[in-house]
Amino acid sequence: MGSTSCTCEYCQLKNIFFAHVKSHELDNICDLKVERSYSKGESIIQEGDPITEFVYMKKGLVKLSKASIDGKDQIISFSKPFDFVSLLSVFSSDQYKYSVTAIDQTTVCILQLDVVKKYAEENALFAMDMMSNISQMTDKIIHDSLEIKRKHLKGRIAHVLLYFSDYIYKKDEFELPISRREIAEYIGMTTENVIRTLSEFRKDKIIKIFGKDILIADKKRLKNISDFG
Amino acid sequence: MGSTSCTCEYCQLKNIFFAHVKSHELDNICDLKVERSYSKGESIIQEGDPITEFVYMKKGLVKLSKASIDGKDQIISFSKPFDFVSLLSVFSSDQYKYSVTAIDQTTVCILQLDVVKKYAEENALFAMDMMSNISQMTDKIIHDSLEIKRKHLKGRIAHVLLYFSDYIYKKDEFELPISRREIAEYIGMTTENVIRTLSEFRKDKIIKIFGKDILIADKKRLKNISDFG
DNA sequence: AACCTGCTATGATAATTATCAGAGGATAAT
DNA sequence: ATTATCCTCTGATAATTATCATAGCAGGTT
Repeated sequence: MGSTSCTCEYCQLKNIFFAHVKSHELDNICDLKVERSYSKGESIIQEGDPITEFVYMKKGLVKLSKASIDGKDQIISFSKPFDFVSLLSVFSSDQYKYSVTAIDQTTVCILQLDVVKKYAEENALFAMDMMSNISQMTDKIIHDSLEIKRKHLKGRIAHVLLYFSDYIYKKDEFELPISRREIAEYIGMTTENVIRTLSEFRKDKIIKIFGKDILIADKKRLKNISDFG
Repeated sequence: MGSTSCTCEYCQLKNIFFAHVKSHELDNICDLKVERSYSKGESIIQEGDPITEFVYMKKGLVKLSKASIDGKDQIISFSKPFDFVSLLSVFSSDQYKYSVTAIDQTTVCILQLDVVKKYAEENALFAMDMMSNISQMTDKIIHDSLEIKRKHLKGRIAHVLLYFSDYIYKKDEFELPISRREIAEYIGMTTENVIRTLSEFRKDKIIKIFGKDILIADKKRLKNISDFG
């Protein structure tokens, strides 16, 4: 049973998300799934879109954002592989409350929402897995949001740099996937002040900057600024 | 079947949360549930507590808060009846990541977590109901957090006043359930500036203040400040 | 080439917000 | 009754952050 062309059984996500879906059900899911790729800057989900699909990330990096009443964008968070970018709205609304945009070459897998809901209704362990995923995702968003809120501009910039260094790239040298303006949209400050603070860090030899390439030279100090600055 | 002393079948929460739990199961749940009352200021859940119980609100008002690294408290959100104050951490961690404190006379119902998890595992529709609840709760937290982040101090104070007026009390005159310091902890400003801004609103005849009693005199203007201030 | 547009950058200045200091009132504790 | 603590309130000043203006540079377009 099941088509031999299904590659889901080799997908890394299988054991994380589909741990409690039976093998023959997985074949079924596999036949129904669609894989899509997006290059940097492309829109994956638009705020207000009806939620008819269930989207999860296989590869790449995206931002979740929301337009505010005055037309400006606010970035809610970033998602990397194994995150389920639909989850935030999918069980509370019939349309997306935020947009999802690729900020790096990104591959997602897509299932029809009614298929996923049917599985969840029939398979409580699968539903529990989803709950755990939602919960972890929102825990992170709320935690980061509180951290950013209590910090001054310098601490916020330090926080963002450490976020990409420690959480996303796990390297001290990386290419910033977002512009200074987007950093500003994430931490709630002006673009000019983001640029200025990065320049200060450079002058203080805490980081090195070559355009979008960042090298963290003094992580201890950056951590200190993030915690108490 | 089921004890006649069970009052759950008359509980308002029944249809919201237990819509998909069968009647005889409800009797079982009823026998296992414990009801507890807290007066204003009393701690219901302490950050770091192991999660062994599942708590939902029957009556009253609570705040969810978190201690930051520098010892100060940050308020995450407020919860009123029909909110499930455990939900935020319960499926992603084995200990609470935040504290819950009564800010008004509050009654909660408590079930052992393993009982709830067992029901969720056996009854996917019940699990789906919980997912929907988690989702709605976090949607609100994230939405409010973004709103607050993009506003200046005056807009933030206006936001809080409208929050209590429109969402919690549904009246233009109400008693603030929290201190100025707690407002500050919620919107990320200093206590002095919260007091100062409230005084300004009073001088501008937007609100009337008698200690903790607030009367919104010019809602239109307050709304305008909240949206664009 | 000439023209946009968006991103990065810096300085000067204005606006916002925090900090520090002091004071009165209410409430609880001894 | 007195002390202590917490909350509210105001003013003065310092620090932080936003706004405005300007400019160089890269990429895309006509």
